[in-house]
Amino acid sequence: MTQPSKTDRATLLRAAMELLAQGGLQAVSIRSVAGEVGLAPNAMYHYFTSREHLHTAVASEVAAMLHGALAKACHRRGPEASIRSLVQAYLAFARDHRLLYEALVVPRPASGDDAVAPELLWRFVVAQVSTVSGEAMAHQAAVSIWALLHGMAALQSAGAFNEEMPFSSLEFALDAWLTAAHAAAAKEAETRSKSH
Amino acid sequence: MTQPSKTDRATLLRAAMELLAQGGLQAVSIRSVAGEVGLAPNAMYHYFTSREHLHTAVASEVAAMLHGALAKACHRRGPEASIRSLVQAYLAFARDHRLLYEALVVPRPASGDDAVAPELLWRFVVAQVSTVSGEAMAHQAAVSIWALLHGMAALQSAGAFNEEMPFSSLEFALDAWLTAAHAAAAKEAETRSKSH
DNA sequence: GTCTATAACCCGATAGAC
DNA sequence: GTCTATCGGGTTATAGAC
Repeated sequence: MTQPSKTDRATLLRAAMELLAQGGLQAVSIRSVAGEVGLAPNAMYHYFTSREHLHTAVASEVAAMLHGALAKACHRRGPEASIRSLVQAYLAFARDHRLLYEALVVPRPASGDDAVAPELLWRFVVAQVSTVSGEAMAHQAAVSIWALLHGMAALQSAGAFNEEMPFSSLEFALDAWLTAAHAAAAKEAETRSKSH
Repeated sequence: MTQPSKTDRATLLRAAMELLAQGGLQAVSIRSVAGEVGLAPNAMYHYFTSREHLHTAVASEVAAMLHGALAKACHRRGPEASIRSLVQAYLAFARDHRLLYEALVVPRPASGDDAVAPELLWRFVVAQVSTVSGEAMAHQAAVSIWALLHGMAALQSAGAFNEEMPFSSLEFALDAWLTAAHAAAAKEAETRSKSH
């Protein structure tokens, strides 16, 4: 004899994403999401056990969005072109969806289904990086470029760049990274050929 | 016939820093700071015009602290040793004063006296970087290493590093940066010698 | 410059009825 | 699964007395 469902998790998540895009994670509250779909606040607890779980769920959504954007940017491109395109796509995402991006990078312990999207995103980045750096240093190189991108995104968001600065600084950093990645790949190839 | 001052701006700022260290920027409210020194909440408005100004003031304090830590790390060291030491000091500060560091990097428009400490900090970094990279690319190189450090600090704070990862990834990135910085300095020296 | 008091909001979470 | 009602907490900011 339960009442019919007025809504579902996907609908609530969509409403939460809308609020996130407009007002940041702070605007994503139990009450605001419920209000958005005309649901009583406490009925939210049927779909999310707490506000924190709600935030983790939206962050997972953002990870999937970013993953899609990066995958599209790398589609049918060679190793180095993929990296250059991925970098542009990453920073474009952080710029065009600033509040979504910030929600993604807030440290938050995830678990269950909400942990898979970030994990898939990370694996994708490592896979792309490894095509340039080789397998041996892929993890280090991926952490390195991820840190660089995150830092650049933060500076970009803080308005540290004027019209021309983003390109020249980013180029400096990216060239440095690519040089190191190529060197790692060359060293790995050399090591392998010796052992044969 | 005004009442005697129970407190002053410096005392309130110290109390605010204490609250920040314990509970993050979220814990630094008009009420909490006032309560800490036994002041009525609305008397706070005599020293800070709003909560946002209060936050900007504490962020400025943190910038001065970080500046001090970096300056100490670079003291009496050669160019490259200074950079290596600065990197370690930056990440140590972010790790050991996580909540203070987070308050520093939250994007926030500063103005007046509260803008000078961050500005001095930035100039110090650029000056240190320029001893390795030369003047011509100092800005690009400084933005680049700052982004890297900020990103690494975020990853460190998110617990992305296990026992050995921070060092190997950081070394990869730092070596890449140093190589590029040295190359920039060499190119600049070459250009200068040709013009003479 | 400080006080008390208060207006006018926000929030998470729970109890119990239907 | 949804509702109303409520508990208990937070916040910024203002008004007006002393």
